[in-house]
Amino acid sequence: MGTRGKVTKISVADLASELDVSTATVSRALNGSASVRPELAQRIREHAEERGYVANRMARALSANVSRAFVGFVIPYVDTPAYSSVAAECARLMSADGTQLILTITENDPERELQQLKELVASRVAGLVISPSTHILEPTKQLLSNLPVVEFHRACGIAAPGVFSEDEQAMAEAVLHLAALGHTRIGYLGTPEALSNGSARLRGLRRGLKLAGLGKSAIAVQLLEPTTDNGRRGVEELLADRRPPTALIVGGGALSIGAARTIHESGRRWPDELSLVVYGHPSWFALSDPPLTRITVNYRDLAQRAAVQLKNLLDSNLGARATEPQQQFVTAELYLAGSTGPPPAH
Amino acid sequence: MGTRGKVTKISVADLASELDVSTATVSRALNGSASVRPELAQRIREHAEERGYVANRMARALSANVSRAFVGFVIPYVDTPAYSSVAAECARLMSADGTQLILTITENDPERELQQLKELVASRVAGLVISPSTHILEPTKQLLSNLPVVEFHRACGIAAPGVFSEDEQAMAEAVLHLAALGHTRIGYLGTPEALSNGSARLRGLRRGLKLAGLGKSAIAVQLLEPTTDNGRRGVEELLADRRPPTALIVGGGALSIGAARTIHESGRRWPDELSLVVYGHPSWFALSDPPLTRITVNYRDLAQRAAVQLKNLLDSNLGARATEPQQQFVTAELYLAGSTGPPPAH
DNA sequence: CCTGTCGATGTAAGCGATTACATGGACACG
DNA sequence: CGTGTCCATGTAATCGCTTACATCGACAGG
Repeated sequence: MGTRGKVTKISVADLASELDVSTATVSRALNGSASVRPELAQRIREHAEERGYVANRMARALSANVSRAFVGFVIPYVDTPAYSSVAAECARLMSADGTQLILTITENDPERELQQLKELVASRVAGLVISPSTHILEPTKQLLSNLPVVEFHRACGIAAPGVFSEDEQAMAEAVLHLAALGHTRIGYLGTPEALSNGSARLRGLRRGLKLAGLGKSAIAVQLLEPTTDNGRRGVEELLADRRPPTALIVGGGALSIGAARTIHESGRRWPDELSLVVYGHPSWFALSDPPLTRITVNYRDLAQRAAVQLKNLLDSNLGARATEPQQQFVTAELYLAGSTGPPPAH
Repeated sequence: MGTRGKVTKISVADLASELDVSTATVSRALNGSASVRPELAQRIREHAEERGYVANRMARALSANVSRAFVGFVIPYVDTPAYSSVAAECARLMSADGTQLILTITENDPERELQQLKELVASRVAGLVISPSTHILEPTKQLLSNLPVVEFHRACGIAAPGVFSEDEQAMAEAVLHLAALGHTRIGYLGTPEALSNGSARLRGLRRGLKLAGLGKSAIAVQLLEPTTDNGRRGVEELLADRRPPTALIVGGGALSIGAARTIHESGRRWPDELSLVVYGHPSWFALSDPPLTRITVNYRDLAQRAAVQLKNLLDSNLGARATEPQQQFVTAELYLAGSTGPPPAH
């Protein structure tokens, strides 16, 4: 159907024979590189254009035996604001160099992660940006240590540069903020330590407690996979306590959504009956009323840093050694909005 | 730094010489295809594994001269719930076949779209899923007509299968719903006709008006690029009218966010002072209170259909001709929630 | 006029896989 | 024992491109 014709792609050899020159000359003309009589070069380029010639990247990469044709982008999810905005920014920045982004989704499954990594290596990606899944398998580590890698969002113990959000501080601040308002029983619903930067958040939490002079018993913790349903479940568990917390901190992807809706549907109003701090991308909370006090990260910044680091790494691998690879931290910030206040009087 | 060693990737030739067999035998053993003494095959595979051999996809593709190594995924944005969920689903489904997704972002710029399409062709993608940008350039059409293509979200006039959301009906329903509640002045803030399926929405709007027995003057229209800021601006324009609308329909990506926040901040409450219908992915509106009456599409379904169509297309191009390629429509549905009601009395 | 230099072009060897065809040994059958 | 069959394996061409090296003609200096 339609006008789809079987197109045999044309090659340098075709162009060469059509113009009665050698393949070398065609290649040179097309790459503008070496010495070709300008007029001939022009003619070749025009002819190529006219015949709709598109160089085969595979062949090119194969021949060059090193190329920046592709980089891999390995993340647990993409349909979550944080990851998708990072993906968008990276794709944008890399494409400026003519590098294409191969997107793979691990869903935090180490086996899939390994499988996909293998395929990326098979595709001879120039490097990759990865937000490692829960548990890194040994062969995965092996593969990673042989590639220019930029970690992001979560480290996995290989010596590689990375870009992380520094949640610890903001988390501690959140606890202090709540404590200052008078809360002494706080609930935390977050992702497991192994996931994302769950452990940084927990550290922040503990530090906040200590600084606020509260004991460990002041906090109830639920750690669950970041899904909306778990958000619901987690909040229900936390609030089902004999002496339920008067403030909640909820972090991680879709957890906040489920949590906020559940609280709302249960008829509790924030900040009067329950204080709430959420963690995540602002776009998810844009419509809540009153706006939620939240901890949030500049994901665009994060993505840009990741892309830049990868570029540096690629350059340095090619001998230029641009700037020293490093671990960078983008700070998370606590925005006070309307969802936190003093605990209910009674 | 670290233990990154310069790894010269090993090839079939290396394996072959290490094992004192020919490259052909190695290749055959690894592909499990033809006749190799089982015990030899086993030995070869083990050795390959042990040496960490990973076949070079480029070389393979070059040699086979046709491959499913890559498909392109060309969309205007990915950091928007609709597109990101479709991207996620497609990546998931294609990776089951060992096909990798090359993600490119056009930002609705025809030039960039063309550029990226060229690069995808250069990468010899097996096919692509595309949500075309505003205006399709002629060379773009050329390129597309020589590839297995599945359009999605928006058609661009090439004879290709596609998956679309059928907004017209839901849009008409929304108008009828508002009219039935007694509204006679309705505002519509949406994307330009050329964008996304903006024109289908406008058709639905007009049809709704006709069916409701309302004249064209019953509606005020603002068409803007889908950004949060434009959402704010558009609503302000619409409400600045001498006789402002009593109900708004807002559609398209980030428009709804900006619109909803602006309305809310202006102190107007829905549904009492203003009725509101939004169009878009539910996750954006999960926290609004009361929940918004909305038109929404099952994006997961959309994505799955797109992926399946592409697979069929690839199969049929290889001679199997599975099922007839076709245009599919996923219906958008109107969910009544709390943000629509009768117009204010006065 | 001879020769060295240089710039433009051609020739051919890879890159790493697949695969058509060639080869060679085992076995069976007459 | 000779020969045809078949299975396992090797040899080498091929995919499309880049690039080191060879070639060749023009031109300058002696």
